[in-house]
Amino acid sequence: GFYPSPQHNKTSKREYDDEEFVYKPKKVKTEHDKKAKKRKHEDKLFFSSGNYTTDKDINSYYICHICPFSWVVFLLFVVIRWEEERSTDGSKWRFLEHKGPVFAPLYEPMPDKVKFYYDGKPMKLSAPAEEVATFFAKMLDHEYTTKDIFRKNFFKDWRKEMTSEEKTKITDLNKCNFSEMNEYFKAQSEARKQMSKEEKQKIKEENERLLQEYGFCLMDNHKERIGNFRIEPPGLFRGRGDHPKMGMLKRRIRPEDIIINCSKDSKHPKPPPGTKWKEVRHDNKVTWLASWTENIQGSIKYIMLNPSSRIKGEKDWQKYETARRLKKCVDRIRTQYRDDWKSKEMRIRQRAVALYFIDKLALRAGNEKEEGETADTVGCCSLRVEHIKLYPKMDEQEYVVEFDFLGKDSIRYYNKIPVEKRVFKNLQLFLENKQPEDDLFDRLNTSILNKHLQELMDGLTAKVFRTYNASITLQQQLKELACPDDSLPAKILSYNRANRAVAILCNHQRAPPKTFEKSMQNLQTKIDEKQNQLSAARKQLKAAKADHKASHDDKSKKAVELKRKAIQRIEEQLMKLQVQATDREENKQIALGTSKLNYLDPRISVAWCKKWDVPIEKIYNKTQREKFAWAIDMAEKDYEF
DNA sequence: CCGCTGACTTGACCTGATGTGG
DNA sequence: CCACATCAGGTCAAGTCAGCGG
Repeated sequence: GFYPSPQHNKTSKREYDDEEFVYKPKKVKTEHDKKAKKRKHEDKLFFSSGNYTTDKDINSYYICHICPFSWVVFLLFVVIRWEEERSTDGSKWRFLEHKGPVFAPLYEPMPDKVKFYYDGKPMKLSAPAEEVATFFAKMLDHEYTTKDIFRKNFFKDWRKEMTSEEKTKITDLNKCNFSEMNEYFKAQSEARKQMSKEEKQKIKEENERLLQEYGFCLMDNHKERIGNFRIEPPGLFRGRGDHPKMGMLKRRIRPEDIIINCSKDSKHPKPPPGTKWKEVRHDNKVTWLASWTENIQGSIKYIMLNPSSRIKGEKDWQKYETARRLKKCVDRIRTQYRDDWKSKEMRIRQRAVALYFIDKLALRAGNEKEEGETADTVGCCSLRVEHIKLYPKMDEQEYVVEFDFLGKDSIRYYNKIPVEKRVFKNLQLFLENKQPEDDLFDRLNTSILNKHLQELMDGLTAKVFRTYNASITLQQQLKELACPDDSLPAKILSYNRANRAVAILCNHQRAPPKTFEKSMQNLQTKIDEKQNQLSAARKQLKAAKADHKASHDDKSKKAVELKRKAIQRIEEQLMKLQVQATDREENKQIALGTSKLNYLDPRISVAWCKKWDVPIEKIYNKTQREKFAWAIDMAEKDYEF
């Protein structure tokens, strides 16, 4: 039959390899690579030699403009040499100097009057046990602490911190009473809010000092902002969704856990007195400044630069260039995967249908995950039979597929879409003889898919489709929604709507704000008031007109004009409110931030602002403008993604 | 291949700061 | 000026993807 039984998997996979080899001779690939490399290189030059500036860059920017010719030549020379170096050996920087991370504040024991009770009796805990207890006490109001797994994991890890006496005594979490501790912390945070202006100012200044000292590094002659210079404090692990490790103790990170990365010829960061770094290395093939291994999943955490930094900006820019290259060949790729739906090989059909979903629905790739280590979530390649339902007919539509699964961060993806008949028939085939918990695409994984994509276009991976489809959707929507005569608020509403279309495509959700209903009501009240105001003003105008008709004097004429203006103003205010209400209502469960920050080519937005005369501040706040400085500098009003 | 690890991007949520209207 | 709502920024979990060694 067409569908090979599982034991044939191996043979089939080997066939796949042989065939790929024939399909894509090495020689062709090298040619292709060379061209791509050249293009990449040219683009990079444009990026670096363009008016790309940040605050730190401002000197060279100005000098460049005062004496354009010599500086352009000089900078080009430096840039070319450096680009040459970077493109050949993959190094990310030449010089890197920083002060190392800031550690979490040490534990301050509870005041004696704040008691912990076990089985109704007060009990003084040893410092280590008490510290862990406070982590739990702080979360008492959170739903987490009612969950069985959370409590079980917490208790297990807590016991590890106890003295043997405590261990024998404390055997049941249900008999533990943390409420005094909890109240103490609440009072503390209340007190913090009640602090005087001066005290608050003092804290602010101290934070600023810390930022100035540790928040920046020197990378290749630029002072760059560090993204996260503070080490994560100890606490209880909060996974998302049904995480099997929720409640486990995230241990305190010490200097001995930290690997420092900086250049050899830099002033190395000093560990706190009496401590040592785990290691100091000089690896310029990576961008991080410090790293440590986290104890819950055993994964590595990093200290890296802020999005406004050259190294992040360049990477971001590169990402959008890859997506633009996809734009040029997406038709070809679509034709091919549609063709592949008819393939006589199962693995190719599965690959083609999966790619169709990724393209059409902007699904994530879906790597396999270790079972029991994380929440059970899926992406495209890891979809299981239980996640889709097929309806040959639904309402008016034919061949409807219903998706219902938990994606990244355990956010539910629910969608019903009509698909082409061929896709539908293929899906029926993939489902044959399978159990609900079996993989839908049993002959496919992200590695196979990405290898295939790599052959279709240099640098193409599954996530590029998300970037491409997000950006192209924004561009199209902006074109459709734009109306030159619109007022500024209306233009911004159009922009937000375009942004929203993307957020919906990418399934970027948020919990509706807690005060949503109320704030909506407030807004409605305001609108009603404005409307009353408006009708009152209209009546007044009518009266003024009548007055003018009767007297025909200058004074009454002026009064009419005044009333007209008043109405106009009120109308504007009303419109603004209505726009605001629409925007907010439509935005109830949708988060715009993620797509704005990660998926939309900022040059589209910048160009749109220039074209319609919208101040960039209306679209991007300060942080965002810093992150997208390169795009703000680069894009003109006719920019096409 | 194949699983594992490292590096880096993407993501929702939380909190303190700030703006706004009464 | 205060109460409240909103927002920016920070936090850190959870993805993607490449490369490596067996």
